[in-house]
Amino acid sequence: MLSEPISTRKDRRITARKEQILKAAAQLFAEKGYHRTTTRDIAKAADVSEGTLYNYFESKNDLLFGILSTLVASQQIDIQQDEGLPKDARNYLTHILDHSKKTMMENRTMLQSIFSEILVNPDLRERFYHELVQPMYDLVEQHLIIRKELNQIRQINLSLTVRILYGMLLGLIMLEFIGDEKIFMEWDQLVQSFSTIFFEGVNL
Amino acid sequence: MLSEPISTRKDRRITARKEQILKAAAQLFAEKGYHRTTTRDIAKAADVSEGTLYNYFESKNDLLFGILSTLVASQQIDIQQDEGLPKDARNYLTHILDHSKKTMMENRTMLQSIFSEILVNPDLRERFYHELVQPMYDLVEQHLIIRKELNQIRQINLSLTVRILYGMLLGLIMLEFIGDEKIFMEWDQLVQSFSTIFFEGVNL
Amino acid sequence: MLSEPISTRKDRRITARKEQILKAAAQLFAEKGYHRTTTRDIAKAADVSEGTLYNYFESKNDLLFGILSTLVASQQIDIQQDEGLPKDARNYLTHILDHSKKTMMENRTMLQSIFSEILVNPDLRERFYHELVQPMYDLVEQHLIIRKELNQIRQINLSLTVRILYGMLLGLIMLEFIGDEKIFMEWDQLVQSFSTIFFEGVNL
Amino acid sequence: MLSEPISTRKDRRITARKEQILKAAAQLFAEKGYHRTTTRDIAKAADVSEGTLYNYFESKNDLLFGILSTLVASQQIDIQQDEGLPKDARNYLTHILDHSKKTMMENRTMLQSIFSEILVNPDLRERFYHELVQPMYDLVEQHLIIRKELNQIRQINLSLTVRILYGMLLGLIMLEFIGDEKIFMEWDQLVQSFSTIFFEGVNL
DNA sequence: AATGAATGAGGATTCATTCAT
DNA sequence: AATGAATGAATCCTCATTCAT
Repeated sequence: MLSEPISTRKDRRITARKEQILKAAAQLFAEKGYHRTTTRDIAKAADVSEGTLYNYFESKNDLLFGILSTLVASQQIDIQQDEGLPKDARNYLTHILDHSKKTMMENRTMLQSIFSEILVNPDLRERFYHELVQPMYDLVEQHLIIRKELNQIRQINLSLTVRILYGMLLGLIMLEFIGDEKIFMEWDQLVQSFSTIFFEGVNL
Repeated sequence: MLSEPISTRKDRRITARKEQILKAAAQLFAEKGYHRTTTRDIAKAADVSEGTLYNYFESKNDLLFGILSTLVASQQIDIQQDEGLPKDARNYLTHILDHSKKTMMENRTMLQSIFSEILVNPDLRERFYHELVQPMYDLVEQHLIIRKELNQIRQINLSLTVRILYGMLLGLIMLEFIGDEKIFMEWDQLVQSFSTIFFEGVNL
Repeated sequence: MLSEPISTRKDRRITARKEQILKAAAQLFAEKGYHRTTTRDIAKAADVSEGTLYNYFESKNDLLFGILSTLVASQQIDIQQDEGLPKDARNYLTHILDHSKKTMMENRTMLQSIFSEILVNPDLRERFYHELVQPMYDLVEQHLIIRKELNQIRQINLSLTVRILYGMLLGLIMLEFIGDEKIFMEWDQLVQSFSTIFFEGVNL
Repeated sequence: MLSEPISTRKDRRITARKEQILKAAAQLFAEKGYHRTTTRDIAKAADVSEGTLYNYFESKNDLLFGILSTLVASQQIDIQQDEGLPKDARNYLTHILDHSKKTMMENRTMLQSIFSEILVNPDLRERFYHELVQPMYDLVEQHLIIRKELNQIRQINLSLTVRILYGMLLGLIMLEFIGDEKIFMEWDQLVQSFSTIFFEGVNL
C-alpha cells in the first residue's frame, strides 16, 4: 500500500491551497477592506500568482463567500458540539458568551472581513443572515424554551430575547472592532455584569 | 433693510448645496456602499455636475466625513435636549431606546453609509468612536451614576453596563440592517422585554 | 450673431472626435486585426487617452460597429446618388465596378478592419449583411430588372446573377487583400475583360 | 513478421492525434474565431490535456498552420486527380465549380477558421496565397490556355479571367459564410446561370 | 460658481505556455 | 507520453480628480 487514493491527496492539496488563499484574503480584507484590497495583494500575501487565485476561486467576490463558508462550517461544528452543556442557566450563559468570544477572536480577521462588506453586498448579507444568524437564533431559542419549561425563567417573548442576546454580542464585537479596547480587556467582568443583569436585573 | 448681509445668504446657499449633495451621497452609500458608488452617481443624484462636487467637498472621502459630521451634529442636539427626562429609571430607559430608534430611522441612510466604511477606514472609525460613541457612553454613564447614587440600581460596573446597553442597541440595528425585519416591526414589545430583563432579570 | 447654437458646435466637436478615434481604430484593425489591437494602441494613435475612448464609445467592440456605420452611411450616399447613370448597360457595369473599386480603396482600412472580424462576430456579421450587402443586392437587382424589361439581357435568374456579380467583386477585393497585386494594378483591363465575358460570353 | 516497424505505428498514432486536435481546433476557430478560442477549449474538445497540445504543436498559432496544411494537402490531391476531365468546356466549368463547392463544404470549418485570421496574420496570408491560391490560378490558367489554343474561347486576358473565376467562387463562399443561404440552396441553378453568362454572355 | 470632457493610474480577469509529476 | 496546476504578462475598462471654458 504505497499511497492513499490519489483523489484524497489531491483533495487535500486543493483544500490546503484554498485555505492558504482564504487566510491571506481574510487578513487583508480585515485590514484594508474588501475594495481596497487588490487581487495582487492577495496573491502576494498567499505567496501564489494572481492566476492561481483564479484556479481556486471564480472571482474576488467568491473569496468573500469562501470566507463566509469557513465561518459557517466553524459555527456548525460549534452547534453540533453543543451537548452536555452546563445545566445551570447562568453557567450556560457564561459559557456561551465566553465560547463565542473565543471563537470570534480566533476567526477575528474572517469576521471583520465579512462585516466590512455585509451591509453593501446583498448576496453576502443574505447568506450571512440565513447561514450564520438564523441557526444561532434557533439554537439559543431552543435553550430558552427548555429553561422556560423548567420554570427557570420568567414569561417573556423568547424570540425577541434571543435577538437581544445576539444583538448585544454582535454590538459588543462591533464596538471592539471600532476601537473600544475595554470590551475584550475586561471581558470576564463584562460577562459577570451582564449575567447579573440578565438574570437578576439592575433593580435592587 | 432690504436684504441680510450677503455673506449670510451665500452661506445659506452653500450649506443648502452641501446638504443636497450629502443627502444624495448618503442615499447611494447606504444602497450600494461607498466603493460601489461613483462620483458620477452622486453628481447625478444631487443634480449637479461632477465638477461641482469638488467645489463643496475636497474628495469623495470628504463626503463620508461630511455625513458623519451631520450625524454628530444631530446627536449633539439630542444630548443637549436631554434635560427634564423621566425621573423614573424604567421610563427613562424606554424613552431613550425609543428616541434612539426614531433618530436612527430618520438618519438611517446616513448611519448605514457610515457603517459600510467604518471598519475599513481608520480615520472615519476614529472620528466615529470619539465623536459619536464616547459622548453617548459618557451621557449614559452620567445617568447611571445618578441612578446608582439614588440607590435605584444595584452595584455593578457602570462603564461596562454602558457598553452592554449601547452594544445591544448597535447590534440590534446591525441585525435590522442585515435583514431581520422583526426587530423594528416588534420594537415596542422588544423594548418592554428588554426593560423587564434589564431591571428585573429573567429569573423568576 | 456671435455664435451658432451651442448644440451644433458641440455636436460637431463630438462628431470630429468620434471620427478621429474611428479612423485610428480602423487603421490599426486593418493592420493588425481587431484582437491584436489594444485600446491603448488606439488611444495612442488617436492622440487621446484611453479613458477618452470610453467617453465616445461604449466598448472596443462598439468601435467596430462605429466603423461599420460609417461604411453604411457612405454606401447609402452612393446609392442615393445612383440616378442618371449611363443608359447603356455595358457602360453602367463599367461605371459601377469602377466606382465600387474607388470607394473601396477610399475606405480600404475600414473595410479590411470589418472583414477581419466579420466571420467570427455574429452581431457584426448580421449588421453587415443586412445593412451593406442586402441593400446592394436590391439596388443591382432593380437595375437588372429594368434591363430585362428593356430586353437588353437574356432570360436568367436575376437574384442569382446579382450574387454572382457582387460575389465576384467581393472575392476580387479579398484576393487583393490577401496579396494579389495584379487585381488593382490591372483593374481597367480586368473590368474590360469581365464586361466582355458578362455581356458576350467567352464563346467565340 | 508479427508487426510492422514500430516507427510506422508510432507515426500513425501521432498523425491520428494531430488530426484529432486539428479537427477540434478548426471546429472551434470556425465557430468563435481564432482569438476567442482558448487552448483550454481546444484541449477539452479534442479530449486531451492542454499540455498534450504542446506535445504535438509548437503553439496555438501553429494549429492554424496545421489546418492550412491539411487544406493544402487536400487541394493537391484534387489537382493531381484533375486528369481525364470533360473535354467540353462548359461541362468542365460546371464540374469544377461543383467539385469546388463540394470540397469546400467538406472542409468548411477548416476554411472558415483560416479565413477568420487570414487578413490579420501575414504569415498565414502569404502561405495561403502561395500554397492554395496560386496553384489553383496556375491550374485553371493551364486549362484556359488549352481551350484558347483549341479556339474554344475568345481572345481575352487569361490571367485576369482566372482571377475573375476564382474571385467569384471565393466571394460566393464568403457571402454564404456571412449568411446568404440562397447561394448553397440554389447552387445548381447558380452554376447554370453562371455557365450561361460565362460562355454566352447576358446579351441577347 | 458651474460644467463635463479629458485624464491615466489602477484593477480584476484571462490565457498561452511551461514544467514537475 | 500525458497531465493540469502554476504562471504573470497583457488587456479592457472604470473612476476620482482636474481644469479650460
